[in-house]
Amino acid sequence: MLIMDELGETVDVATFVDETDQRRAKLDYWRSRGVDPFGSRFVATHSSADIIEGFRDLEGQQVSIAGRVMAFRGHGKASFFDLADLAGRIQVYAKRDVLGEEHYEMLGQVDIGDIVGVEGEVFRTRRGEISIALSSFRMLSKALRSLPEKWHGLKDVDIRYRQRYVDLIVNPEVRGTFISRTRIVSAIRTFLDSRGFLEVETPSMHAIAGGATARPFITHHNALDMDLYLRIATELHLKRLIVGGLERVYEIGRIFRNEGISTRHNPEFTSVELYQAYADYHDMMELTENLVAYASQAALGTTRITYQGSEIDLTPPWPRVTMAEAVKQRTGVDFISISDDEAQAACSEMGLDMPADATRGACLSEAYEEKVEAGLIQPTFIMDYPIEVSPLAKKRSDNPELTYRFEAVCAGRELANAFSELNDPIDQRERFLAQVAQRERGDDEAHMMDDDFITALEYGLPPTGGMGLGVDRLIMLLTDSASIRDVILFPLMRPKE
RNA sequence: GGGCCACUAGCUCAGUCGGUAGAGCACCGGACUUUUAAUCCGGGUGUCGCGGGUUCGAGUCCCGCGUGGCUCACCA
Repeated sequence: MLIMDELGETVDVATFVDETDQRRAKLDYWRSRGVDPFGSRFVATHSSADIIEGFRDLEGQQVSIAGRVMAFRGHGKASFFDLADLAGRIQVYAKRDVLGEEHYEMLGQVDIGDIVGVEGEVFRTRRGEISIALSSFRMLSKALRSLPEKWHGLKDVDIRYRQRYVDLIVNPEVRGTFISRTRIVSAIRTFLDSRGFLEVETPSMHAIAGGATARPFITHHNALDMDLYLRIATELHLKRLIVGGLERVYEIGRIFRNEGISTRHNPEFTSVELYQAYADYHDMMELTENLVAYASQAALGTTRITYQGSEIDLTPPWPRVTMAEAVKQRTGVDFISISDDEAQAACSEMGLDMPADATRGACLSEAYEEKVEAGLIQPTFIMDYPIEVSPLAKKRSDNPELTYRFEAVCAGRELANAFSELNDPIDQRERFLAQVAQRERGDDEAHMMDDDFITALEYGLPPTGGMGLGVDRLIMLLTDSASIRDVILFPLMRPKE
């Protein structure tokens, strides 16, 4: 192909060996024909799916549609190309007789990856494919880089995560996952809104990082000359709002934890936390199983799913079992009825090293996490967590070593964590003090003292049920994604170079 | 942070025992008016992740580094 360069010299595009240079040279081709290769507004009358689904009514009608050219099949005086838009793909058929010599030649200069707007008549080809018989087209944006291969797509996970835009162009299942993500988050909102919850926003920058056991990110505010923590949970602010009388609140928010990265951990992730005044953890179980089932129905149309080869039935109600029972069933050890020393011995027999001062509650929790959790494939509520690992949950009235706390477990992992909230400010202060003592012993993930939160409790927190759920992990479950990075559009990556 | 693995053309991948860098798609040129992974003919476009070393000679062997994946530890 011959083009004119900036100096008015005629240059053969073929002299540019690099494809990006060839495509850059084509900018001059389009400009020389009075076409802006980075065009402007285009009004589409239909999407690809509109045309395919509405073919019966649209056959023979004129339509216009915009999208990215994903394949081009030239046949001399006629050619076919595939146009992709958000809804899918549609084939376009072009004939030189119809377009005219000049425009047909220009069409031949369209590359795979270019964004064009087309106008034409809906018809079905001899082979049965619903197509558009092109009457005119406009270059809307010239692609200077070539797309990954049409058949194998983009596989290199490094590029897929760093250049998600390319991943989204060429891997339709990736688009599907993120569309599901949006539907799931939207379903969570609809479900909670319909139950009278108010969606609220609380600060992401905290003077005290509380509400969870985790190492926070630290940042600095210049004008106030103070360090701040990025939040590790939304819990303590949301409970302040229950004190304030909002009664039912939730927040879908970004959480930041300065910890390891893995297939299940991204430094920033999304949680939904909700609090319901006058409710308890039994209400939270009912709410959790129905919320998850609702989200599954919204995204997949079913509550029976497959996750990484396992058939999982999310249909409520889910089994409820206490942690002590679950551990006893699996290991034969009844941690409730033995001494701290016996519990440590039992752990060490299971191959778990516990510190010499470990209580039976701490041992129970460890035995559960190491020996039981990974084996729980079907959704299950594990109830009554030991008080040592539950500094914000209300004590059981019949056993002060346990709390009204549960975790929902599915596919061997925690999906949600909930409790009857501790609303006794005196007890809460003692629990914080115990955490602060742990902190001073070097546990930098132990909770910090939050005096204002205690003050809030002193004004009176109604009996409240609260629940937190890892939104990314729910999405992983519902989209059958093995890695959290597959459900986060732009997962954290170390900068290249 | 530890262990294992990967990195070759824009993309997907070959590359034997250490001996001139390969294919398909994409791209360029040509043929082709209902194809659809279109087909046919011609063209290989490269800092073999980076830096050292061994060797007459390194994509290949050795050392270091980088990025990523999986996994263990920590966690949600």
